[in-house]
Amino acid sequence: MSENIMNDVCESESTHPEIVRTVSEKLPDVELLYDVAELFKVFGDSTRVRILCALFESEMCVCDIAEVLDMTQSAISHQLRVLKQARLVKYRRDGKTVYYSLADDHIQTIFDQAFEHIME
Amino acid sequence: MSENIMNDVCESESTHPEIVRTVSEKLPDVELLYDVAELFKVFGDSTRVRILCALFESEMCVCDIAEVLDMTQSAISHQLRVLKQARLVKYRRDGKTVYYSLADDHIQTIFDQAFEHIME
DNA sequence: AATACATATGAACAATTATTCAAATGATAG
DNA sequence: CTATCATTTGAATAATTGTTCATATGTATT
Repeated sequence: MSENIMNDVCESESTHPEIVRTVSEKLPDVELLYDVAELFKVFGDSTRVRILCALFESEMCVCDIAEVLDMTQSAISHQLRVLKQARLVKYRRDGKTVYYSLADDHIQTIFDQAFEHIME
Repeated sequence: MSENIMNDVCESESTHPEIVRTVSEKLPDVELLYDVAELFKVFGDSTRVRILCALFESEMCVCDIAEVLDMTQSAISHQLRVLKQARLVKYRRDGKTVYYSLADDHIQTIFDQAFEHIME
C-alpha cells in the first residue's frame, strides 16, 4: 500500500537540485516556447518549405506554384492557408488570380541558418 | 473521351511560363529542402524545444530534464532519442547517469532568429 | 549474485495532419 | 445572366507521431 506512486520518475527529488532550480528559472516562458515550436512546425513540412523557397525567388500565383512543385492546386492552396495563418506569406488579388509573396525577411535568415547547419 | 484528365489543375500549361521556368531552375534540390523540413520538424515540438532551451543553460541528465519540464523520464528519453538521431544533442555517460548537451552552436542562432520573428 | 537506480526501448493508443476528391466561391468576359 | 477559370473550402482517408505503460538494459554497491 505504501508502494510506489512514482513508477517512472526518479526516486530522488532530483539528482542535481541546483541545476534544476537555475535552469527552471532561466527557461523562457512556456507559452513563448510553445509559439516557437508552432513556428517550426509550419516549417517542418517539405511542401511548405518548397513553397517558401519558391517565393524567395518571386511572387507567384497558386497555379504557378502548383506547377513548379508538381502538385495539385488544391494541395498548394491548403498549405498556403497554413502559411497565411502563420503570417509567413501575404497575398494580393489581381482579377481571378491571387499572388502570394513572403511576409517577412526573417524567414530567409532562418532558412539560411538551417541550410548552413545541414551542410556544416 | 477527350474529357478532362486534369480536374484540379490549371487548364493552361501555366499562367506565367517564364516565372515557372526560372523559379524551377533556381529552386534548391528537392532532397536538400526535404532535409531542411526534417530539421524543422524536429524543432516543431514544444517538448523538444523546451529540452533544447534547457540545454542552452547547462548540460543535464535525463532525470533533471524530466523534473524541469515536469514530465516522465520515459517521455524525455524518447525525445532525446529523436534529438540524438538529428545530431542536435550529444551525451556522455558518468556511472549510472547520462548527461546530455547541445551538439551544435547553430541551434541557438536559429532559435534566436525564431524568437525575434515571433516578437517582431 | 542480488539489489537499486538511471536510462532506454517497444508496443499501444490517441491525436494531429497532408493530400485527395468533390463542390463552392469569386471574378472576368461574352 | 451564363460560362469559364483561378482559387478556396470541407469532408474523408491515410499516415505520422507524442505520450504512456510495462519491461529491458546498463552500471554501481553491497
